[in-house]
Amino acid sequence: MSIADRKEREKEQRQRDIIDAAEKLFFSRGYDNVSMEEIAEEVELSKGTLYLYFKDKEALFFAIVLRGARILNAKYSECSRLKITGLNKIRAMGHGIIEFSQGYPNYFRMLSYSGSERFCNVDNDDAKEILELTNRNISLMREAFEQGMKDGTVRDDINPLEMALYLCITSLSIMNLDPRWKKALKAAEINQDRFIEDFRRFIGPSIESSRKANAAFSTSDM
Amino acid sequence: MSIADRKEREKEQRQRDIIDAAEKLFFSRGYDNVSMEEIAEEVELSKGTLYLYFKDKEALFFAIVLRGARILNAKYSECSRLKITGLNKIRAMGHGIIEFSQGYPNYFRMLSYSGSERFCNVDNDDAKEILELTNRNISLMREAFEQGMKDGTVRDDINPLEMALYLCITSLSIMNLDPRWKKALKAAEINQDRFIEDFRRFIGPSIESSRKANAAFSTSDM
DNA sequence: ATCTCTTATGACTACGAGTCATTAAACAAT
DNA sequence: ATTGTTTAATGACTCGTAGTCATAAGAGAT
Repeated sequence: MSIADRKEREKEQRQRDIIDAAEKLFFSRGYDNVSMEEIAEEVELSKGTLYLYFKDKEALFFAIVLRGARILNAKYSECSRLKITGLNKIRAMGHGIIEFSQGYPNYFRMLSYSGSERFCNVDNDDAKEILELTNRNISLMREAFEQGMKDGTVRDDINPLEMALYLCITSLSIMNLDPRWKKALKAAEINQDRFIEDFRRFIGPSIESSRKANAAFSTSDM
Repeated sequence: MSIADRKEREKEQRQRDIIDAAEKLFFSRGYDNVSMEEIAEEVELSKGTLYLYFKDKEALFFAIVLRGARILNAKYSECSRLKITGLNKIRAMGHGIIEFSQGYPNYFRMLSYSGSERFCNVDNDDAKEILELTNRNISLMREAFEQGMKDGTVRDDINPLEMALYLCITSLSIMNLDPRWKKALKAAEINQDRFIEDFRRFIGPSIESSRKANAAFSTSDM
């Protein structure tokens, strides 16, 4: 029994070693510019061996993305457990995404890339788990919106799930700018961290409760 | 002279024919699932000939994306010339993006894809023109924000260029959802057109002027 | 009729993903 | 220890595709 256990552990370690090697190379040179042969060299195995552990290159990629997705989900869960108002939970989650994108920029980039057209056909276990984690994040944010609606800190005229989606999607797109927008920012001499900070100030009024003060200037038909 | 002219015209026509063929195939099956050989067959030329007209597959891709970028820019320009308030220009531009994404979904998709990590290394004349058009769109929207600040229809506590970027980036990301978000929408039984419409209602308060009514509930430290 | 210059061709190279028959190594049984 | 069996690893192989290039075809000039 112990031998089978050890073999199991060794197998998992090999798998981790392969992911580590691939991660190192993908992070530094990008998924499309790294060959399986190079990953094999990095981890000191033959190319064929990689395929004993991963169905194909995409599966290896998604194993890495999954690591990132787990980190992000852990942050969201943390925020959701705080004993604060709904609005503040949402703020905390926003801060969480920023921390993630700055603390793990490569995971963040790959998480975004994994959602691009390039990978729209993939269907493996890790991709399913990533989807699952994504859905859980949305739910956590939806719950924060629902709480905020109850405690009066968040506007209550839009479906909380929709708001959660808006906030997730827009936040991610602001933090993972494509090269064209980055160039535009640079040309305008706007620092990227500053840009992200200002976004919180920009998006605030779309979230916060201000119906009463705002009633005279109804925005419902924008 | 006339002969050289005719040859020039023929050459341009060939180029268009090739772009047409590639477009047809890319639209229906995606850039990564179409080979140069197939494009050559579609346009009834040999593969080698394609390379007389386009440096590589990416250059051909960007020629298609450029078509889309020009259409979108035309829409923005149109909106910018309207004689209406700044806020309404911004609304018109928002509507313009929606029209573009619904009227030319394939150009829209490819325009988004061209900004992904997949193509971050490309550097050809068409890519430069696309960048140029993108910058012009941002400027048009910035001008609308500036006008709106002057005429009092738009909030004036954030840099207009930044606001233009926020609105462009977030709008595009909402309209070109990656598969994971699409699944989440479907699971929640939210229609995608509805989702886009509601976004306008969601984002409104972040744009519209409501400082006076809102002063008691300052949002500046979100 | 011949020459020249442009355009087109398809066989060819290079490269990378993924496969598979073979080998090596670990473990089990005697 | 010896032999057999199962599992893990290998690298040579196939296959598909991007991109090249020597060669051919053809249009226009002389």
